[in-house]
Amino acid sequence: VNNRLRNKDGRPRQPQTILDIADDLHLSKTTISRAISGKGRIGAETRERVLSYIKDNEYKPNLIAKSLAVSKTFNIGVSLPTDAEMNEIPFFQTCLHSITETANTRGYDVVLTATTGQNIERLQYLVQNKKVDGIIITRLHSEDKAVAFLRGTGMPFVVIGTSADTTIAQVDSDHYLGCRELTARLLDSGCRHMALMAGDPDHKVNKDRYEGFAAACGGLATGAVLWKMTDAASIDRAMLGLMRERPECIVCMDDVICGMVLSWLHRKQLRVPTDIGVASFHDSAALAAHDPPITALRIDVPELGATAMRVLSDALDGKAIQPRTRLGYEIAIRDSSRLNI
Amino acid sequence: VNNRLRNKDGRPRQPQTILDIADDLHLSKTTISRAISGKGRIGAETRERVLSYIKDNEYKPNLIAKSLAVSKTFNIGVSLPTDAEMNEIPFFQTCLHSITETANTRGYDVVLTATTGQNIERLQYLVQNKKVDGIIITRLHSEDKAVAFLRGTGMPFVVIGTSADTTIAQVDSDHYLGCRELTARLLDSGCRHMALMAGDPDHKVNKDRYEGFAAACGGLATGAVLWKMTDAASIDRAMLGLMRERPECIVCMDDVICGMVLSWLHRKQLRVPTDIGVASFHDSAALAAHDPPITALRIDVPELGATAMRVLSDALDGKAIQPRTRLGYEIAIRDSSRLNI
DNA sequence: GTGAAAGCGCTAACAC
DNA sequence: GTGTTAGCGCTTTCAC
Repeated sequence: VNNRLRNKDGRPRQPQTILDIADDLHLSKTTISRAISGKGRIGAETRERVLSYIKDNEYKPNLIAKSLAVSKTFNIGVSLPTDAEMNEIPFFQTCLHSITETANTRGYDVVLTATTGQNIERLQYLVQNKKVDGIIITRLHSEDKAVAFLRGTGMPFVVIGTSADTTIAQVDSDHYLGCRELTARLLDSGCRHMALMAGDPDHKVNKDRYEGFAAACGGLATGAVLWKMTDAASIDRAMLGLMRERPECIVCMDDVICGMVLSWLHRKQLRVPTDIGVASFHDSAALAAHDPPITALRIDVPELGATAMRVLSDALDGKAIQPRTRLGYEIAIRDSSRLNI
Repeated sequence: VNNRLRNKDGRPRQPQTILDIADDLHLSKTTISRAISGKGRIGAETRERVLSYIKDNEYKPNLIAKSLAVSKTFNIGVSLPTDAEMNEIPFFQTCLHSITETANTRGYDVVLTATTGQNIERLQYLVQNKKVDGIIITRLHSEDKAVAFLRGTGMPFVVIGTSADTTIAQVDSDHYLGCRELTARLLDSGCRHMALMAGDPDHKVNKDRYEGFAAACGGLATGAVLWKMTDAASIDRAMLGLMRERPECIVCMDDVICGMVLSWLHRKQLRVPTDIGVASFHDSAALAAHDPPITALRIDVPELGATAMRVLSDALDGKAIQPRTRLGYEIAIRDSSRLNI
């Protein structure tokens, strides 16, 4: 019985380092390291001895030391927007959770970095001071500073979003196609005058959605597109003017905008879809549970996050990766856009 | 002009380590370290020279190396629930953001750990393998495994929630008082028969809310409290039976439940507050924007997160901390509970 | 005021 | 198959 493993009061003690184990087992640090990692030549029997010792004594390796030795942090940074309205969007939260889960199964932890507007200070800190092995960006701006920065660093990163530049690893649902198809189907179903309640044009995804909408509309009067409808006040202001043009259907760019539009219509005693049709380019539980249920474009958000993480992890493993992954979408035509019922 | 700072092609190069700087400036590593940290004796002039050199050459310290040397990771782990319904609750997202911001200003980064139910595997990993300096728990169970685990480790942690055990650092809004007061005010305003749509009784916060409600009600028939109303199906099932008892007001334990209850009432063509009053023990933007606006208990969620992080940071600095911090609440009586209008 | 050297806990040549 | 040794990049005694 070795005393290294007993405290002065006789209680068993956890070995703190591989050296403790080595001493106890009369082996060298190297052998312990090999037993743990499975790399390098080591006798099967020795290996078993070490492993069972580790199990019995609940040794846990110090990851910081390992990080320093192998120049790898086993952390990936996830950049999340923090603009006020973002907290109401379940998208980022859902995305974050699936990224985290996938990261964990691949041996990484997720370090958060909030990016307000285009302020990427903390992201730079994480990268420059080597706190992470890779980055996932969850929102893309038109001229994205984070992307421009990461480019210059050599740090692997993948964006959740669509960029024309296919040298940057990206995964996204095809917003352009999805929005074009949803819009086309609304047109087909007899919706002639459509209005688009759009978000911040500086966000790439909103531009993509707009392009899809515009493509389906053909020669649409641009007046029917209202940008920057990101808060209740803007929407209240815009809706009055908009209603004078008697649109048959209002398409909202995301579920938050849609919620606010529905609330406005409700206050004005306007009924959906009897008085006006409503659809959204992004679905959430609230929209489906609404009365009437809202027609919307569905995407598999958890899959989006998981895929981004898988691509990043593959890139970190030196595997060849597909630079652009397009995920599917699903169009859910629901009562809110059935004008003739 | 020293060649250490030029690549073969003559481009300037960033010094990678303090040794690079030391060599260039003909000083020792120690001196560079002291100039950066400000600790230890060092000449003011030398200090300036090093600092301006660092600025000019954009040297960034390797934090992993520092971590190993000082046995501090500058990371704090935040445990977030991942149960399906949680993604719809902005609470955790808002909380997380304010924790992250505060952490960053104090020199820490946030490492995420998802906790599904009471599965704390990854949390244990973070703690045992020394990837974090402290932990914040954002939800408390009645018999919380995370708390039980952390206790035994000596790792500093603070919970967002209320525990009777004041040896654990905790910050929370006073749910008991808030819910009692809101309930009392509803009773005062003439609401006689009340029903409580409650969440998972295993979550400490729900128990606290229940206690407050019950205290205000005095000898309330327990039949009017419906637990585990966490999904639309349960609510649909429960509401039919509940309505037969003709409650005058339905109090919901959180905004997700409230949303589902409102949706049910709407589908059944029941009007709020004409046919029935509604109130919620937790406020969110959606509830205030609802038509009619929903009476609710408001708490300052960002402040909650920020406080938790501040307490943890103080504890890590060895400062004496207040074991229990109670944040205020605000009662917003809105139209949804004005029965006589 | 400055520097040499040991050490944080691990990995990875390289020797035996 | 196992051990020796030299790092990873920083901090921190302890001399000078």
